[in-house]
Amino acid sequence: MVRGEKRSGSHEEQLTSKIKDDDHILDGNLFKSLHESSSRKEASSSSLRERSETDEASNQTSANHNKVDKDKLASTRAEMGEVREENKRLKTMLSRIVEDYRSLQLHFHDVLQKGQAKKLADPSTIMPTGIEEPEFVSLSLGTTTSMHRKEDKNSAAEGKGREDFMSIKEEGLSLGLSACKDGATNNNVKIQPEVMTLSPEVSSEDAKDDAMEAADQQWPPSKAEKSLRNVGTGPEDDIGPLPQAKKARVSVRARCDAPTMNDGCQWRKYGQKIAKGNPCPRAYYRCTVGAGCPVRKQVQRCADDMSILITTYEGTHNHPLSASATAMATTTSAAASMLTSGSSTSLRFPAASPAAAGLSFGFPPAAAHDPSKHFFLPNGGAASITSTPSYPTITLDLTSPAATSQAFSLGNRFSSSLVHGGARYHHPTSLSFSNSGPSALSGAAWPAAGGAGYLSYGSPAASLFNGGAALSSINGRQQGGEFPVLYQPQQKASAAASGSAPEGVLTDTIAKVITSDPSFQTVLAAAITSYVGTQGGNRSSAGGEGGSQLQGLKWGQHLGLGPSPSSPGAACSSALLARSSSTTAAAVVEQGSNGHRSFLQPSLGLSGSHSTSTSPVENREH
DNA sequence: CGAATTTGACCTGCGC
DNA sequence: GCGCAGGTCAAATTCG
Repeated sequence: MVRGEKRSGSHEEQLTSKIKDDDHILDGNLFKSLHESSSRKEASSSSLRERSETDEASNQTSANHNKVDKDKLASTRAEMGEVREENKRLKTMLSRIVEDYRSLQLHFHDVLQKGQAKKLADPSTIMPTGIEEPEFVSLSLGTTTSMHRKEDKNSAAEGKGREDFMSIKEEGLSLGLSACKDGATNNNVKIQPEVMTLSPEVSSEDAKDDAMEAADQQWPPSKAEKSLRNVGTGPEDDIGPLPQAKKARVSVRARCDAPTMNDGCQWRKYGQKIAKGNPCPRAYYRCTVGAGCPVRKQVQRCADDMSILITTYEGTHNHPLSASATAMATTTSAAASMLTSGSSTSLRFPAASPAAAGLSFGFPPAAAHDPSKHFFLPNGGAASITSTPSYPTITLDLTSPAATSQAFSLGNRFSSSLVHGGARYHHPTSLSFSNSGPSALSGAAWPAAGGAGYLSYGSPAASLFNGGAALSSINGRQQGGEFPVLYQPQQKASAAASGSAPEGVLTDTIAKVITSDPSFQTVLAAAITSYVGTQGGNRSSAGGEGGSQLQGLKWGQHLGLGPSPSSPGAACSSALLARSSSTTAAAVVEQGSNGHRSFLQPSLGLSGSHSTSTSPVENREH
């Protein structure tokens, strides 16, 4: 705990520093604006003087000169005034963010403390390996217990007063998150009823899920299931008919003309099927980076919009990942963790509202009553989390046009640009993950997870909280951002297209969304910790890392980690990034240029590929 | 020729 | 029990 507080403190310092930097940016902007205004003023004066001489030469009256001069001055002053107001507004926003952050942090600390106390008293929270990992939260996917939900329900009434909501609407940033406060940290209480929808039909199977946990960690699921089924004749029969392993899945919807998203991993296609309701075939890929890597993914074009590529990841990598691959892996893992922590819960990341292009993240209480178990906020979202009873699935919907346009409207401030619908996305200021080796990832962030077999489900948070780490330079180095034409007629073309795409183009995007905003990360950290902390207690992640809620702090510690050398661009990422609000973006940018980065081991092994199953021709990846 | 992809067959779960 | 759908396997094919 003490350690966690230290980390938290460090995190705070980082955030504060970051905010200061941001403030500097603001000041810098103001200064720049003033300077420009001043320059213009001088220029105007100079021009006036010259003109005055000419006028004198022409014997014109000085009155006219003075009038013009005054007009110029007035105009300049007005400009300065506007700049000042803008600066004031931004500062106000910053102060609000800081305030919210501190509030959340206190909240978070409280949660952590209680969670720790609970953990010490509850042996079940001890890692299966028998080793307590107070610093790590086990973000096991697809694992929840009925007890969790029961308590969730019981605590429904209490939940209302526990919401932490951070929103910055004025500038388009809306970071809303309903986080559990007291009970949240309780190992048995993870979800606030009004915050997340509980799935009745699934709750009865929670116990089974726990039993299936081991199987869930194994791939392929079918084999695990087989194994379990075979064991069914033994004493384990008490568990009863085991339901289909509810392996968490992370589905990413994004407009991507490339056959598949390049997520930095190597994939081998092992099958293709025509799924019902979608003329586009669904391709099945298996990660080939590591021998026996259980991670698989499904790629399919959206039936409604062929430009939308739906990539579903499942499983955990059992090997180190490249930075670009880690970006996706951690991000999706985080999302998956959030989802699975609530099992059948459906979450919705409200998209930026028309007025606010910021990234919203909230769990509306009202949604809890939605039988569909889907949260659909008025604003509609770019990132949403949905799930099905059989497969908890989190869907990161990056296709929202509004989100994109809005994001960029705000992103203008940072010179963001996007050729929507085109073959190329260019974002000079977008942030991306650097290509630094995976070693760095496992190193600092996950010392215990290093090497193969690192914690799989713990890292999700990593991606969330090491924001800076995931951020890379904003100096327009991302020449990438190219999205090859959809549906390559030839395999070669497809491969070529894939190859042309910069690494982590889209994958980075997703990660950025979550990682770009410290506040957002903080909120997520609290939420995830609250939701999953307990689950992780008695679950052994694939990597054997376990966790405690303290991990949240650890993750949070990575929030403002710096920048990175840049990495190939992220096309879709830009939109996401932009959504995080201009102010935040500024901070991020600042960080990116000065900070340092550190990656955390990915939890849910996700990665991408180049080829797509939707295309008649499958291309080989890498 | 080795590696990756394609594709039909097969397996399994689920609903009726 | 049957049919459907999702998912996987593996022989055949293709590509570099």
